[in-house]
Order: sequence, then structure tokens, then C-alpha cells
Amino acid sequence: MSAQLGRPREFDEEEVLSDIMSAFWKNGYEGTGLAQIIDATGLKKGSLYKAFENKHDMYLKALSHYEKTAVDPTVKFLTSDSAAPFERVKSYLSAPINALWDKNDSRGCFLCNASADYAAHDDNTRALVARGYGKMERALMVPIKQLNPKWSQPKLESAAQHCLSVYAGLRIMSRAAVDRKRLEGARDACLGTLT
Amino acid sequence: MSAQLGRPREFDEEEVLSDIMSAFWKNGYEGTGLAQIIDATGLKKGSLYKAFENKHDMYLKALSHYEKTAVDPTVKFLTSDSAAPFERVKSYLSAPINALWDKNDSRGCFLCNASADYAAHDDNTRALVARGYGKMERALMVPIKQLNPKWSQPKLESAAQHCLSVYAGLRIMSRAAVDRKRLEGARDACLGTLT
DNA sequence: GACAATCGGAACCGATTGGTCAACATTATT
DNA sequence: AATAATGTTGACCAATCGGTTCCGATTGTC
Repeated sequence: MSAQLGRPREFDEEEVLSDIMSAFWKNGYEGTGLAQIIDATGLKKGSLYKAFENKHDMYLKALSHYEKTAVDPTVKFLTSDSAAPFERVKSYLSAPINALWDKNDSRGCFLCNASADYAAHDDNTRALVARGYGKMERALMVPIKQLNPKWSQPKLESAAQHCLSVYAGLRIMSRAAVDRKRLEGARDACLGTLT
Repeated sequence: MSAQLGRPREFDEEEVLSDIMSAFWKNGYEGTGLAQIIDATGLKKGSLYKAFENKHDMYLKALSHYEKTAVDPTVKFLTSDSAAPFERVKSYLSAPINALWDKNDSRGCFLCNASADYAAHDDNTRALVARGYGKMERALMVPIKQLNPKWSQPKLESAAQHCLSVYAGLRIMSRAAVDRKRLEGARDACLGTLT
């Protein structure tokens, strides 16, 4: 356990990773140039390449950061008892709509964007994305089971996959111009299947 | 109506447009370089820029071509009586799964990809994408209404939006690694709400 | 056959791409 | 204070980016 040798980093790694994540999240892999990453982080090119292997590495670490800061808390919320089971799923499916309309955040879901963007071309990305989806699917089963204790395991799984699909669809459609009522209609129809 | 003046085109415009569409469909806007478009079409740069204003124009025309060759036929099928109403919706929601597993086609839906990719940054693209979604949503209402003649208009709309969301979600998730059974589970749960 | 119009092809353009490197700054260890 | 290890910085790189321009070829009109 040796102490740190050499000159210490002047930036907070988590903060920088968060900035990089924002850039990729908003503009995708190819759509994000080094220049934008430099702008977003305030770091110079050399420092970036000391901290990361290359752009691909930055993307992968940004995606992991998303898993940690966005997916995992969502999973925690879905599986907690901080609200009634139905309300937790409703809140989950409302997030895509509220992000767009209340917070003017049109970034969608980084996992979903990565699916369309880079996962199709890179195995590591695909694996990360699939893991994120898997986490959410399993988390969704918890409140769904609480709502319907008698449902069979296959039915629970199917219902969770269903909610995840609607979630992904809402996230994707919210990146394009879709009015709020349409998204809410989809959400409510999905929620109607849970009771 | 003057006859064509000057040297005639040596390529079929629809064919070239179809090639360009494939390239953008697979790799997105930023992910597709002129070089790939040249490869895909067999045309040289000069000819391309004679036929199109710029890359942005190519993308928009490719997206329109998708609407004509993919969305419109789907709409026609959904609103036809070539199969029972339920089977038509089932076929619609199975397409994302079959494309991936039977035809090894992981391109997903161009509209959905464009949503994540370029629609968020360009108004014209967003408008095209929104129109495509709108067409599919209205088309979905036809078989759903045939299945449930007594449903109110709002309920019909909500159900159609719901199916569209699941469709978009399946298309997006099929770009990443998601096993077939998961996708089918989501599809079947959605179909279960229509009867 | 002269002319106008359009085409295909290749050379060419400045700007930007992702990425490297050597010089210098800052730290802990001895 | 010397040394080793790391971070920061900016100059630099080849390759590629989207786009233009020019020229010869091919067409219909007059």
C-alpha cells in the first residue's frame, strides 16, 4: 500500500467522467469529437490521454459511469419500499416523460442511445448495454411481483420485459418530437397491465 | 414539359437512394462517411454532389426513402384485411425479433435509430421521424379497433401508442445483445392487452 | 454540326479527426 | 538536494472529413 508517487492529478476523476458521459450521452460516439470532450471537461488532450487509453476507452468508462450513477439508483428505487409498488413502476415509466417536459432534458437513456449508436458495432459496448437492461428487468420484477403475488415466474418475467420495452420506446421517442400526451398514453396503457 | 437536356444519368436514383439509406441506417449520420456512401453506391463524389446538395440532404432523402419503402408498406399491411386483426399486430411486433434472428438483420428501425442519432439535433429530421411514428400509430388503431369495437377513442389511441412504444423498444434493444426470449416476452405481454 | 446542358471522374481544398510526444511542473522518497 | 515517478501542456502528426472545381464525355435542340 504505497503512498502516491509523482505529481497528483489536478482534476476529480469522477467529475471528469461525468462530463465525458454527458457529452457522449447527448451526441453519441461518432458525434462527439475530442474537441467537445476537451470543452466539457476543461482538460487538455494530453491529460485526457494520460487518464484514458483512447476515445473508445472513454466511451466505455462513460457508459459504466452511467450504469453506476443512473441505472443502479433506479434499480435501488424500484426494489426499495420507499413507495407503493405501483407508484414505483409508474415513476419509472414517467421518468422519460418528465425528463423531457419538466427538465427539458432530451438526452434520453444512455443505454438506449448506445444501443442504436455504438453497441451494434462494438462487443464491449453491447455487453455493458445488455447488462444494464438486465439489471432494470430484474429490478422491475420486484414491484410487479408485489402487485401480483400469484403470477407465475414466466409471467413476471414477461411483464418486466414488457415494461422495459415500453421504457426504451419512450426514451427513444422522446429524443424526437413526440407530444407529451402520446407518451403518457403509452405509459398508462402499459401500467394498466400490472393490476 | 421539355424533354431531358444534357447527358442522362447512368444510375438508377431509387437504387442509389436505397444504398445510401442502408449505409445511414446501419451506421447513423456521423458514423457514415462519404467514403462509405461512395462504396455503397459505386458513385464517385462528384456525381453524388450533383445529385444531392450535401450529406445532410442525402440523410433526409434516405429517411424519406425509408418512410416510402418501409413505413408505408407496414401501414398498408396493418390497415389491410390480408390477415386477422390480431395477427397483423402480432406480425408487426414480431418483425423486430424476426429481423434480428431469422434474417440476421441488426439494423433495427431507421426511424428509431434516427431518433437517438440525428433527430435530436436537426429539426427536419425530427419532423420526418415524428411523421413516421404518427403514421404507424394511426395504422395500429385500425386492427386494434377491429379487435375491440367498443373501446373509446382515447383508449384506442392509448393502445396504439402503447404498441408503438413496445415496437420502438424492441427495435432499439435488438440493436444490442438481447436474447430472443426476452424480446418475445415483451411482445406477448403487449399483445395480451389487446383482447 | 454548333450549341447548351448535364453527366462522370479525378484532382484538389481547408478544416478537423483521433492520437503522439517531448519539455516542463509537481510530488514523495531517500 | 538528488532522484524517481507522475501530471500538465502545447506543438505536432498523418489521415480523414465534407465539399469544390475543373475537364472531358455524352446527350438533345436548333
